[in-house]
Amino acid sequence: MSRTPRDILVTSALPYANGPIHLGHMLEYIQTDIWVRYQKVREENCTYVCADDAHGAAIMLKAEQLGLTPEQQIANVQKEHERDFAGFHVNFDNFHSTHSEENRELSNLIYQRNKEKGYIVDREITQLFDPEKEMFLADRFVKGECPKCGAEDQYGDNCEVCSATYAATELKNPYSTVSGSTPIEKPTTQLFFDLPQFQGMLKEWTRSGTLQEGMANKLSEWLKAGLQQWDISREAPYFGFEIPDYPGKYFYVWLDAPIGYMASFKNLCDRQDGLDFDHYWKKDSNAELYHFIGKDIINFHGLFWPAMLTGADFRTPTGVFSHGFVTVNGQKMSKSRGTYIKAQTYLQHLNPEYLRYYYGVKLGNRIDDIDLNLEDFAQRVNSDLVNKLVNIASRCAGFIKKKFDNTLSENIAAPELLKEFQESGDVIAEFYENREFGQALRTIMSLADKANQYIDEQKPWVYIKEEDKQELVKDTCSMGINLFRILMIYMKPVLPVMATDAETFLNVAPLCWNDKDHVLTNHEVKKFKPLMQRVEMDKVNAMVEQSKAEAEAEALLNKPKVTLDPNSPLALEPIADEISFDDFAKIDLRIVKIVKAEHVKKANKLLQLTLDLGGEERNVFAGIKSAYNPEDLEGKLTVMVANLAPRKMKFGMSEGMVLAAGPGGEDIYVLSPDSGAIPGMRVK
RNA sequence: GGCAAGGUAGCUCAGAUGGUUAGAGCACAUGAUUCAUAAUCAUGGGGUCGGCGGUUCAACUCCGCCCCUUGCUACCA
Repeated sequence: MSRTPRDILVTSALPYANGPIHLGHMLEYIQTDIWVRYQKVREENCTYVCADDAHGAAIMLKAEQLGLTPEQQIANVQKEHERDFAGFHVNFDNFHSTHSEENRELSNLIYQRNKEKGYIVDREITQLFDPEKEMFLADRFVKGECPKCGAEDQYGDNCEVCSATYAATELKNPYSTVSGSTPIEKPTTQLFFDLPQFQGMLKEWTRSGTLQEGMANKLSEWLKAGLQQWDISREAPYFGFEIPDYPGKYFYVWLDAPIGYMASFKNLCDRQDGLDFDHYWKKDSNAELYHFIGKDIINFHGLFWPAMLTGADFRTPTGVFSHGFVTVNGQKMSKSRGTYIKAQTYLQHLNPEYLRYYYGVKLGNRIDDIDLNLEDFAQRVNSDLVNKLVNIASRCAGFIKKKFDNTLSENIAAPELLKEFQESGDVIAEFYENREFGQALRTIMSLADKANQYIDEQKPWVYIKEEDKQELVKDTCSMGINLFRILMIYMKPVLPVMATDAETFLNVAPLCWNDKDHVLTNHEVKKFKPLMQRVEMDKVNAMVEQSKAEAEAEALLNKPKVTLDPNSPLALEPIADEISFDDFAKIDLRIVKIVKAEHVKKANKLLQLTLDLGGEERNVFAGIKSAYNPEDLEGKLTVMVANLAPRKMKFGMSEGMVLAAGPGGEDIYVLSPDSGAIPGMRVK
């Protein structure tokens, strides 16, 4: 059967060269790698490229913090990233960097072409500027009080407390997170990519059927709201590419990041015969181009990127596939819980193919988040891979070796079953192609169940004891091993190492998809060795513990940056253990009016207060005698804990407590609400 | 706040363009079996399909409202 293989170029999003790869990142690389390996085992002409995303203010600042040049920093990180990906058997055809000559040239080219067509405009805007550090500050590097609700320590783009969105210049009492100084507003000329000109093109492209429905929906939010011009320049100092005709200005990292896909591919083309850059990227290319991304960067890949490409006369992607985020045990990855697990930490404890299988079995083609439930992970992997799949070979191999000289029968004992295994290849292939890995793997496992059932029915362990049934046993076990072989072909995209080991056992050349239609008859196999060990929960727990320890060490390292005065209140009394909102909500704080305050006979520290809750009065003793005269308190508003259990004291019953701060003595400060509050109001 | 996605068995998830007793895997229970890395096979228990209301002969599926989780909200990448 002769057919022309498809030319496919695949990318994963570029990891940021700022920190280590963790299991959340790995979802995407494993997903992409499975798909790419599937294409390759199908004998398509598939190329997988990636790169480190090496630019941006964050990397510049990180390098500075570590006492390195940005170039050293990104070189170090790239080494780590490549090591981690290799550890998980992610098989890039090329892994490059956005800080490369190829990327500089392509970024300039795309910029120039867009500029020539009038898609680049410049405009003066006002931005916050750090006078100490002498740099413009991205929203992320400015904090202050929310202009809407007044919450402190909010980033310059939105408030995490009231979720208001605003411009960084609207923050009250802003400060630079880089130097701590107060930013000033400064006008600057910025370059913008005129995205609104692509409104029509994008509207059509996003609904052209190549995007997931969820993605198209998300993108339509922006399209409906109307596209805005996109700021693509940054002022020095910035680690990136200087814009050719605007000295001192740099391309925003998100301009050159996706171009990094092209640059990495270009870099590969320059070294590899038969790979033609233009064939893949020219305007009407019939090669396929796919980007795998996370749902957080849908706008960059679904709006800016196709528009930029179109403006520069390149082709647009055939498909952009977004996945969700990883949660661990149902919750966001957490450093303190030890579920923020670095790739490297995982690899020190567990086999990467466990995770490849588990992610695979959880992955569909939608944008849903994926939960890595560690208990389920261990059970699922053990049950499916070891107990079911490997077991088929394991239970047959012994007979073949001991009794039949490691040679498979020339007969096909169960042609119907064999046919079912072979014909299932089409539906499994379709699942893989559509990135329904979970369905593909479930289909494969149900075949594994059938293989085990078949062996059970044939009872080789019974017939091996009967002189005249020896051939039957040989046929049964040979059949079992052939069924196992087909399943391993189907598993190969997910479990490349186990597949290789299985090929060694089977004594065959590397398998590809169509080998499913052949059967090993009269064929000598090698000695069977266990192909996979069970996941041990002890190791999983050790991995979590190590992650916890790493996070604590890291937190300790970061601590000295905030040098606390040893006599400061925070140093004397560190912040207490975290509580949940529910815990907090149990405390009923109320505004009260102090209607009466008087000394208590024989009490050294106490004042007796009569508090009006707006209809109800309470008698409360407060240890504030050393700091307040009773007459000064009368008429004041303060805050009390209204649902505190009453306590019998020497001088009477205290029905709550008022709130005050300070070490004691004369330094006691009773809280008072802003004007406008009235007794009885709940404080929350 | 706005928008989006999700809330189905102990766990992880399918499914449902409205229609007989709602599915799978794992976990659990019982039985069989002992070739296999204490693996396998058979059988079974278990869900008022987030809540309330509506449309309908009929809703887990459609509509409305509400609750919860997660994400995005365009200069962090």
